[in-house]
Amino acid sequence: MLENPNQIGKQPRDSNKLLSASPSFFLCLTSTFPNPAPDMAKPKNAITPTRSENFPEWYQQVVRAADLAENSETRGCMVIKPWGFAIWEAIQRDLDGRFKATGHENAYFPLLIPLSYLEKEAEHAEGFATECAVVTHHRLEAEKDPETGKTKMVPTGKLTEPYVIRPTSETIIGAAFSRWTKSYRDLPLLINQWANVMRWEMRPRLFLRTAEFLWQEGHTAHESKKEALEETHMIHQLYSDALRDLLAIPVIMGEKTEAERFPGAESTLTVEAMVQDKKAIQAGTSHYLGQNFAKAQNITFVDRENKEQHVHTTSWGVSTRLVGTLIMAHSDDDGLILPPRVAPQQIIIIPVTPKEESRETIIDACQALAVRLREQSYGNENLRVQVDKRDLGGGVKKWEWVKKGVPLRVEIGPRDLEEGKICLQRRDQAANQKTFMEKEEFVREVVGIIADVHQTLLERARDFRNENIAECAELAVFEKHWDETNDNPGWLITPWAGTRDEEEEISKRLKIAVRCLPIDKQNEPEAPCFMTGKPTKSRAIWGRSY
RNA sequence: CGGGGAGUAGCUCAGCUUGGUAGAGCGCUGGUUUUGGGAACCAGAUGUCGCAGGUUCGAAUCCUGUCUCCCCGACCA
Repeated sequence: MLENPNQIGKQPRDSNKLLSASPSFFLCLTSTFPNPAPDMAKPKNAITPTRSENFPEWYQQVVRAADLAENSETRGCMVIKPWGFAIWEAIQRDLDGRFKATGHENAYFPLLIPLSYLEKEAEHAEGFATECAVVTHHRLEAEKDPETGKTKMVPTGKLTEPYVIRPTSETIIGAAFSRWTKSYRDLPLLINQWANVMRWEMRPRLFLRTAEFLWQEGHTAHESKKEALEETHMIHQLYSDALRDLLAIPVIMGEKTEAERFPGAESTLTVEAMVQDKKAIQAGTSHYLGQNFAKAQNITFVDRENKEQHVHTTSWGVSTRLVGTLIMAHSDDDGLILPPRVAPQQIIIIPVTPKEESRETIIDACQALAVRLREQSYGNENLRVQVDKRDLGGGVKKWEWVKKGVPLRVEIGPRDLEEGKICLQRRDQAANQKTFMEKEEFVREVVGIIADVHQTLLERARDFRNENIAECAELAVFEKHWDETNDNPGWLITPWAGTRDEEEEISKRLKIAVRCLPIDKQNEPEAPCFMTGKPTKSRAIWGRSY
């Protein structure tokens, strides 16, 4: 059996290419040997193509093999399937806890934003103008086509003011804030909402950039710049911690340059992750909005000296893009690898039942083991354990769970049962690697083993990233690094003192951008900027990105 | 939004150039045999050929429009 059956089908076409000079010869060949490669070995890997063969295609195949999501009939929008949604739910549970622990409250604001709200902050409006879906009508009328007899629904009831489907909610939340803040005693106002937003992206990709996506957006208002900045830094750290502890993704914490900032923000903090094709992903952001939105929307309060002031606001968010990030950060050529904290199932127990007479005993033993494992907890949640009792071949089940990325697979067969052992397979190790353990020992050690899977993924990702960041001090070296001959370049870190114009010039020319100014590298020994030669203590990280 | 490719069974695709009423493999269902492994054999089900028009006696095939997906680019908190 072949995981990717089209390999057989592709065989003759590939030969055809080789023999392209003589199509008739090819026809003759195939009719004589209808199956030119009958001994096709099963693929070494569950996913075709591999990461090195074609990374974007590999990504899509992983998403499909793991049954995470699929494209829908709505342009640019995906259907998130149960296995994929459970990952998002795990991310939500964790982050929601962290937000509440730091004093934030959840609320919900409308999906539709009056067009005039978006116009209030000019820079913000411009930033999102090209990707807004607009609602212009509020009813449909049935019209029968006199020829075909088919009923068509025609929009009528034109709205006097159109609504925009929120691409982000600063403006409508700001409008609420302006009603809610009267006195310094109302501050800080710390609000989060879990919501969907819509950005009419030109080039959608499952999880990474879809037209509609799920996210959380925090919005806060403060008395002073200092307090608001503290909030953005606190959230910045919170995101970094969550990515490390939940998704096993190491990030670089940094600040965006002016050119890369959120439209309307005074400063934008980012956590940047590197995935396995060495591209960067902005995995989370935290913005200090200054008084820009407060002034545009009249969000004021009376301060401790009885003077009316504008609040200082922040906004911050992470989205379902995190799911795409974790797929690309950890998965291998056998499919998804899930960090245990977000795995919908952390342990799959597969009963091995070659003999009918011992079948029931083995299944009972598996279920008894599952019950004992579920009593234990990891990351403040009980272990998620499932016994796969389906009447399918053992190999089929095994590979399904490999592709779905379950951290641990446990098998119990008649021999194991007799010896009081289990067979353990870890998703962070090769698919055929097995470890036999005393069952009691496994029950004792399981939480440690799971934690070790997490740690292995984190270290692997960190090593990969560190190996693919190079220091660069010269423009010539920099230019060479990004030219066509280097088709998969890693990140560069450079001394940087360029202006916005200088940054835009080099970005355009070399198709490269500053990912961030890493916050722990803004006070380095003075060195000449690689582009302008001006002495600087600042460093910038450059890379291609999603 | 520009360039390229593609939409035919659940999946991967063949058929289209030279119009004649739809195929393969895998998957699925049933049966038999297997089984520490991504099984073998037998039998079976599944498609208004992306959608809408047009040309034609006849369209998966030709023409026009449209929608969607993929790749590259521009764009992207």
